Amino acid sequence: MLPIMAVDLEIIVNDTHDSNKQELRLWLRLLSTTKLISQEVRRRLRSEFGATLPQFDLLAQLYREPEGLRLGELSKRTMVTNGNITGLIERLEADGFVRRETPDDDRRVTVARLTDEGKAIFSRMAEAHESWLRDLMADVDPATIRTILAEMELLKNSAKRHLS
Amino acid sequence: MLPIMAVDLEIIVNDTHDSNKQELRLWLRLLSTTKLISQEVRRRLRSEFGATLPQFDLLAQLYREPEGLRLGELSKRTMVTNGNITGLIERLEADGFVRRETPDDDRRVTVARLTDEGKAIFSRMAEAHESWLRDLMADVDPATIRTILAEMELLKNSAKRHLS
DNA sequence: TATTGTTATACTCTATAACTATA
DNA sequence: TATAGTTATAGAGTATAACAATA
Repeated sequence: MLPIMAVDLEIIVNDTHDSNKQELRLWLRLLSTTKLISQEVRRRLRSEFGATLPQFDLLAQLYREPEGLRLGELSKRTMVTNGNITGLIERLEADGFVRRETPDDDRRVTVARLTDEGKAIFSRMAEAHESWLRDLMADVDPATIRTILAEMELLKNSAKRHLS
Repeated sequence: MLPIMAVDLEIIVNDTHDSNKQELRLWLRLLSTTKLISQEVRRRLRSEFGATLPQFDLLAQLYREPEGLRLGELSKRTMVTNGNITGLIERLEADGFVRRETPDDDRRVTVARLTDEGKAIFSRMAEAHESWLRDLMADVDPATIRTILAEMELLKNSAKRHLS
């Protein structure tokens, strides 16, 4: 059973009403919202496709690159370390969704690409995924969704800059 | 090394320019933003405090409940299953941050509460946490942060309702 | 019988570092 | 020497289900 009555972690910092801790509050709300949704999405990915979220993420990157991607590039895009990409790819390869190849011009490189089966599966996964999210966000009007979308980009870019 | 040049998963669904897949796009952006920030936060929690994010979350819940919380309640608030709460608490108890007690009026129940050491540690963790987030969100103006905060609540409530 | 936690299990993810092959 | 991946390792998180103690 999913414990969906979760109380917000953010309330701790909400106690001081004059707080200038908006950043922390936003982060905690972001975290709990994402956790709430991602538990549901992961549960459905697993039960309907036997897949995990990192696997979905990786497949999605490959789906839009018919020529495939080097593992190093995949690592950057999925924010998964090089060493762990190997394990992820191996599981997906064992399932028959991904194939690895080494180009002749540089034998150090490994390029991963989707198999036909991988493309077919991912296509179904993406479609299901989309309908789950439409459902979960049904009470938020489209204009607000677009607004948050734009604002999240600002936030993400700020975080990126302050990591570098 | 952290791969911070992550490209958005969302671009897949951005290909169809007339898309009505705003919900999925928002979800993917939410996910990648949260992942970006949480990798950094987890890294610092670990290096500076030897703690994980789920541990931080659990400690935070206890911090605001001087009388402690039943494990079942902790499970709901942290969105961690009962069985896994046991393991989390055991690690925190071994560190000396948490104590478990069984009330006499109902011997089935276990109440967890922070030790004095746990309170002291969490207080430092929360303060550091706050400054990390202030830093990461430095480029987003306070008004926008408050706006997103409010909008995230709408989103979270929508998700909650459509899970029940 | 229902509730509260615990135990057991299996798998995946995460982070770090050492290592191999190739350039 | 530098780069691209792989291997190894250790520790946690996650989900499920069976189980024990108590009500």
